[in-house]
Amino acid sequence: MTMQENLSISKATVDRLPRYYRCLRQLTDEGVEIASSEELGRRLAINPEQIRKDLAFFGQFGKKGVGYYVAELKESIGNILGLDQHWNVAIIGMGHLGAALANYQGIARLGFHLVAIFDVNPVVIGTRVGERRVEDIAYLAEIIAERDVQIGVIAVPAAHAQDVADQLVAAGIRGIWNFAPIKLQVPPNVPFVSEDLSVGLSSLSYYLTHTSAENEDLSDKKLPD
Amino acid sequence: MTMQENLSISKATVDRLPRYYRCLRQLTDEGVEIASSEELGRRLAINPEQIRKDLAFFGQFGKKGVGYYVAELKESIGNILGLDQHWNVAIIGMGHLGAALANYQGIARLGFHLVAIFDVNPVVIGTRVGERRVEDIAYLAEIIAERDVQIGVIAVPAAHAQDVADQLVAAGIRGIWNFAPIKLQVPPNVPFVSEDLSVGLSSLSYYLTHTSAENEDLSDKKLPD
DNA sequence: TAGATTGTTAATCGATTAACAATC
DNA sequence: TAGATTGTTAATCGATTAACAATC
Repeated sequence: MTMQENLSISKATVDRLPRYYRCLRQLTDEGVEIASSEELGRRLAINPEQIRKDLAFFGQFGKKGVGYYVAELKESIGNILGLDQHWNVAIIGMGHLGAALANYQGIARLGFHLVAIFDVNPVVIGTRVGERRVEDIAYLAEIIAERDVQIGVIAVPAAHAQDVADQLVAAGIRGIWNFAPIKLQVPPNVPFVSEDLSVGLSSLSYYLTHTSAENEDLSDKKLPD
Repeated sequence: MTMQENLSISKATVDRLPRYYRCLRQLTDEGVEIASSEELGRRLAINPEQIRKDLAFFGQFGKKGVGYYVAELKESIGNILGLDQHWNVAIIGMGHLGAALANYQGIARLGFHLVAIFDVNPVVIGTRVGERRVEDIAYLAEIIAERDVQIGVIAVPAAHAQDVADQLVAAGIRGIWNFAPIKLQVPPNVPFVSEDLSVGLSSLSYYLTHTSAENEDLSDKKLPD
C-alpha cells in the first residue's frame, strides 16, 4: 500500500494502526479487558516502545502501571482511522480480483458499505455479486452521486485504470483504493492507496534467492482474510 | 507486504526492485533502449538518487553520461530478484481470493508457474480453475513433493492459516506468500511475505478523515493488474 | 571538447529504540 | 508501599537526499 502522509504522522505509523485495531478486536473476542504495550507487542511482533510512541501521537490512552483498556483503545483507534464514519464504497471492474474484493469479508467487517459495482462487459453487467447488481460503467457518475459513494476501488486492467480514476474524480469521489500497477494521477485533494501484489511475490523470490539457510521473517505488507 | 531483510539490503530497497523491473519492461515495450535514473524516477515517482543508490548495492549497471541500457538493466534486476529461476507455486484455498490469485496474470507474467491448487471443500475439489484441477488438501505433502513446489500461497481463512503453514513447512516448502491476517510462525529458514489488504483500506479511511483539502498521494503498497 | 549522467561519499532527515521520570 | 507500565525525552540507527568527482 502506498500513501503520502500529511500532517506529521508518518505512513509507517498510520499503517500500524489497522494492525493494532485488529489485534484489539481479537483481544475483545478473547474476553481480554486490559493489555499492556508489551502484550500487544508480543502479539504483533512490534516493539512496545514503538506502540506507545505511535499512540502518543494521538493522545494518552493508557493507565500507568496498568496498561490499556482494550475496549476503549479499540474504540479510540477506530475513531482515529475514521472507521466510525459511514463510508460507501464502489468497486470498478468485476474481473477475478474485483469479485474477490466484492466478496472480501474484511471490507464489511471494518464497517465499509459496498453500494455499487461496475463493469464495462455487457456479459457481466446485470449479473449479481452477492446481493448487488453489476452496473454499466456508463452510469458511473450518476450512480456515484445517487448512492453517495466516497471511496472508489479500481480493479480494472492497468490500461484502463487512469481513465477510470479520471471518471471517479470527475464524479466527485473522495478517495481511491487502486489495484492497478500504474502511477495514478489524481488531484492532490483525492487521497489514494495503491496495492501492487506483484511486489510481494517478487520480493519473496528475492529472499528465496538470497537466503540459503538464513533466517527469514518478512511480514508487514497487508493481509485480507 | 512484510519481510525481514537479511544481508544488508533493506526491505525498502528490495520492495523497489520489482517496480524498477516493471518500469523497464514497459520501456522495453515502448521500444525505449536507454533510460536515465532521472527518467526512471519521473515514471515511478522515485528520486533518481534513490534509484542509483539502490542499484549500487548490486553492482554498476549504468554508463556515465549516458544512462542505463533498458534491456540489460531489466535482465540484471530480474536476476537479482531471482525471476530467472524456475519457481513452482501452489495456492492453498480456492475461495474468492484464491481464485483471483490463480487467475492473476501477474504471477505468470513474472515467470512463476502455478502447478497446484488445493482446497478442503469437497464441492470445490475436482473442479477446474483455468487448466488446473483443484486437489484435496489431504494430498498436500504428496503433491508438493511430486510437483516440486517451492512457493506456497496461503489463501485460506485466518483460522486455518497457521495449520496450512505448518503443513507446507513439513512438506518442504521453501517460501510462503501469506494472505491471512495473522502472525505466521515458521522456521527462520522459510522466508515469507504477508499481505494484509485491510491495512490499505483502513489507512485510506484515515487519510480521508484527516485531510480535509490537503494534498494527498499515497502510493507504495503493491498492485496486481 | 562540452554536456550529461553515473557511482559514491557526505549530510540530512526521519524513524526506531532506549531510558526514565511520572504515576497508577 | 512496591511493582508495573505508561508517556515522553534523548540516543541511536538507518534510510533518503544532496553533492560531486569520475567518465562516457
